[in-house]
Amino acid sequence: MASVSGDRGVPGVHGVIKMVTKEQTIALLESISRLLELKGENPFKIRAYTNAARALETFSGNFPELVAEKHLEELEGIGSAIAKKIEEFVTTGKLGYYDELRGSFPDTLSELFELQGLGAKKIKVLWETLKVKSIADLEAACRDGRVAELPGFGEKTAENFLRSIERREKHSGRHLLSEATIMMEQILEHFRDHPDVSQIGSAGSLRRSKETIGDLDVLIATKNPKSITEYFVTFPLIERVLAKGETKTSVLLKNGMQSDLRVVANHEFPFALAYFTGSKEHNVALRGRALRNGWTLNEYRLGPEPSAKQPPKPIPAIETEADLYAALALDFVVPELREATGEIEAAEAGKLPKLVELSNLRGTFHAHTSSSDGRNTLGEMAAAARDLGLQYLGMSDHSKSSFQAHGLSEEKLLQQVKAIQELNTGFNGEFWIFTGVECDILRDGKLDFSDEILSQLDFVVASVHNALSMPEKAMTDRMIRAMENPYVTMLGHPTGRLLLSREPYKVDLNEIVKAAAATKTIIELNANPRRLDMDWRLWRHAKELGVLCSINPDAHSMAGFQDLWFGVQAARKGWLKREDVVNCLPRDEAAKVLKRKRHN
DNA sequence: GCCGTTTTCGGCCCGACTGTTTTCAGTCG
Repeated sequence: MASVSGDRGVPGVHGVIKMVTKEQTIALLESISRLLELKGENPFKIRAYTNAARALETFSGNFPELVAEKHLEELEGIGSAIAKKIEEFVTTGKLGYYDELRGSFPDTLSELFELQGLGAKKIKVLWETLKVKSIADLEAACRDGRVAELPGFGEKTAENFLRSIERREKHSGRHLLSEATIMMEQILEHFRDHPDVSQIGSAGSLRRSKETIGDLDVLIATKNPKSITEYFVTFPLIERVLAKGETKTSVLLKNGMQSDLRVVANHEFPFALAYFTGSKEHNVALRGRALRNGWTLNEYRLGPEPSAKQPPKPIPAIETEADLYAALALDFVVPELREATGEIEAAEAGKLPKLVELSNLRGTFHAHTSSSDGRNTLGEMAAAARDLGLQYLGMSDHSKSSFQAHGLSEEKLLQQVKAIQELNTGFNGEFWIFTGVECDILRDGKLDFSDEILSQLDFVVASVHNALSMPEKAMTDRMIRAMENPYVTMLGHPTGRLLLSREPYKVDLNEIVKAAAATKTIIELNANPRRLDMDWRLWRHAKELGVLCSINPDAHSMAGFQDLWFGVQAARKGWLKREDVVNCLPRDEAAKVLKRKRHN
């Protein structure tokens, strides 16, 4: 980003004090870290700023309160110096230190960091010698030969810059978890039955089930690295090979994803798997624990730390990742939780949650039929849910205001209710369809159907589908007003984000979560891999306030139920247990929860 | 700039690969 004080507005202009958000503060810290890199500052100081940004990112509480009550320093990674800078930024909308740093370099220079193979040192040289201050400048300088002539650069370097520019234009660099999962399955399939593979696994953010993925990390244990590497580059979906060494190979795939293969020996596999799964911050914490025992941990081994002043503790045999955690006196931490948000402390204390699993789901809510914008009929959708082993399904077609989705009129909705009642009698108690609707929350927070209509349904998902660009306060009030309706069972996709394509609407989720707790409204975790909304980072806080989650497929076809897996993974990243998820309940108990607001 | 079961000073992960060098700097994860 070129500038931190972007379109959200900087306080002090026209006498209007606008709130500085957490996101803006994170952007500020990241921007400072870049500028310090360009200046050639102490690398640990640079890292301190990115660490502080990370600390804020993983903080799910009330940011303005945290700053106002001067509790910033309680976050690990934020000390007195950075806390003071954040306070200045939040209270005045400006940071003198940052403005001073910015003065030395043009704002557009930071876009060069987005190019692969280009870091602070080279960017600095390009700027100081060739006055390259943007990607467009760099492209020109590469094409007319000026880059190749610089000492320490050369023809190939210039060529690689051009390729990076081309790649950035074509692809955003990140990909949906669902797309990454499918591609990884094909890579693993490529190696199936390969005689030299003794262990294989995917690592990285894909293994941690992050909502978007950068690179696909593949790890293979073998006695014959050469044969594995040679075979990897024959994978048919490779566009070109980016790097090929003895233990590491990087390729660009035809769909724009990058995949990195690491080859290790069999006994190194658990260490490499843990190492390449990350997150980086989680690894740093593991290393710290190893050091305290006089050990050093890397991607190949847990060994004695050479410079340890005391003789190290004996090192137990390690054959699996679980052995490694055990050696560090930790309960096994599943990959989904390895985000350095307190999982190490919990693992040490034996307090890791028993996370919800796909097999815990007894039913599901929020599905569409061909009556609105779905592809399959009511009967087909019910059959698909039943085939997955679910015991109930909550139907919720769109309401009338969602013209674009052929929302149902009152009349059509009540017809559907009747059809469902008939189907239910035919199931003989072996399956059950709950009647419902995905009801639009209108601009003013009123609902698209009257209470008289809504009261005839088993449940109501209330969602925002239009007027997405309202100011934050208005949007927040709008959604809270909807939740105050006793017939609104759950709030659908609370931010409306479409990952990698549409920003979330501006809404104060802290207030939404508070209101959900107060009104006993369930919040949806929309399992569609483009949404995964509400975000996993907010669930721990929500659950502490007593908010229930519903993992909803938002299925628009029979295949849509498959998305539940992504929803469960997101719930697991949010530390949710079976009892936090309403659709893990048996049908009768779920039915009671659906009605609980109406009896108040 | 942060942090502390050895520390208020002195650590802070480090190995792999590329390209330009001719022993290494820069970048990445």
